[in-house]
Amino acid sequence: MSKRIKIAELLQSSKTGTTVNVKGWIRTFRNNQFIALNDGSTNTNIQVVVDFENTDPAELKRYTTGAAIGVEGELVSSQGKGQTVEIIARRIEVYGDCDAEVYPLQPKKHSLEFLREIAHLRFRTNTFAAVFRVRHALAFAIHKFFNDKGFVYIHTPIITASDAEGAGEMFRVTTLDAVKPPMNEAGEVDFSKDFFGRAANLTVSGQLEAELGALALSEVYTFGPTFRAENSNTTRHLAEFWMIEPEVAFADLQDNMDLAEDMLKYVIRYAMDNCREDLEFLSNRQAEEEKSMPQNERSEMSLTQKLEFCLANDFERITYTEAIDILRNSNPNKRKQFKYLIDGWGADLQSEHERFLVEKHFKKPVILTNYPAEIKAFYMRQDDPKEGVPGPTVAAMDILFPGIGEIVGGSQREERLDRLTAKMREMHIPEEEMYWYLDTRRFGTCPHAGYGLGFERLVLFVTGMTNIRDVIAFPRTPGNAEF
RNA sequence: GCAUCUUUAGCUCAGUCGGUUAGAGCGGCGGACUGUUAAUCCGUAGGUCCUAGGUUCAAGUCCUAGAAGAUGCGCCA
Repeated sequence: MSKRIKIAELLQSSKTGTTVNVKGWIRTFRNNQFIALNDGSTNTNIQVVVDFENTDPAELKRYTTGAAIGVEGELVSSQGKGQTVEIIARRIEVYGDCDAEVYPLQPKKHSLEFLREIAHLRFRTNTFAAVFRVRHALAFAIHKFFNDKGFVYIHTPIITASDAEGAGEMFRVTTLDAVKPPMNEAGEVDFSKDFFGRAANLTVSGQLEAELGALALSEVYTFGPTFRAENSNTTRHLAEFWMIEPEVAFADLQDNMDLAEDMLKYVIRYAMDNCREDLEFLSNRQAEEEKSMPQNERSEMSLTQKLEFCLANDFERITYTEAIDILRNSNPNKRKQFKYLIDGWGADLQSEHERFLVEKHFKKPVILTNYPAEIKAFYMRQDDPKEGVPGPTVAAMDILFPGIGEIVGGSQREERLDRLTAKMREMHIPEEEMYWYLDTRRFGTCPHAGYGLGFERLVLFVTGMTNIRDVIAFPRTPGNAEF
């Protein structure tokens, strides 16, 4: 028996006239004669031609949608249209039968909602196979990008006893009895009896630990799971998601923006170069999906055009203060079409405002910088006062993408100890618990900057999917942790 | 958490003004055909109309509550 060859490789390199061995899952069995076989290496099926006249009818009955088989036969040029080569089967072995009466996947279009309910089987569809191959390529490209630049990949802790990260509600990690936990004299749960001797949670960010690494290794990044116990019900939030957090010493806000823009363009380019077939499939899928939508809601560009456009143009970089000016003078604001009208400097931007800037005004990715200090985190570097800017700002930057909103959030960090501790006191962040973070400012502090990239949001953008639950294998959202 | 919408066969959906036995396509099953492309053609089975109440001579259809899902907003990546 010859060695198994993956279908993607076979379609690229194999010569007709040779004996080949493929293994995979049946997509359809047509005309009692033609098996469309898929092994996940590509969305293109290989056609297997069955000599039905010389095959036991009981065996033919086993060639159903979803069945796992191995095929040995000769690769020949196809007589039919629709494929250039096919395999004339000499031997077919059924590894796993698939009862067509109860198997949920049919050779037809299924809704994404239905497939989400059978997430354990949806890998077997063209759409999800393409999404997960692209997801893999993007993950690999991120490691390659940072590796090639000399960054050190840091594994920051998943479990943390720090609750000062301030990035959101946390999931508690405990081995205490949930029904009768030990209590202290004050009548509170006694976490000193817990596994870690103190209250512990799942991480909401690896940034603070990444900073510790950056102030010795110069350039580090994290890429790991992140947990937020927010009751968020949207197409772009997950309770468990993957985040990339680079942190760079001797870097300012400009360097930070340059790095983020370079990284995004690099990984999108990588996906375009390495997942051409899948992206074209997803591009067609999106176009097909939008046919049932009214004209004004359809994308102006196809998915692949959108990605090319994103690579060809610089991201628009403007300050918060400039953005407020644009929004204040915008038509929707003058005509009172915004739900929240812009009347002054200092308010946080609503998603309708971000969408206006990205999708209507600039029509490309936008980097917003120098937000009011009041609406941003304690660790962001305080800007010097500037002519024409009404209040104190920080060296923050958010990258906004069309259809996604905020994909990157970052800043230059406050490296000056006195400024940092003053801010922490102001925001009631306990200094004693953060001694290890403050030590970096006590001992050899330096300017540094970093950002967080939501990996699933990146995958959403590149695949053209619209719900974040469809770009992670087994989504965790409020009320749902199935599989 | 808030708002809006949806829930009818395994899947995708139709179901008029509240009125007889709730329909179609795909899928399944049986058969025909045998170079098909989500094959095609013929036949056939398949229903807790999301759940619980209510209005009515009569409810898939109207009302109330609940559940699940979708979308938008808030929180953010």
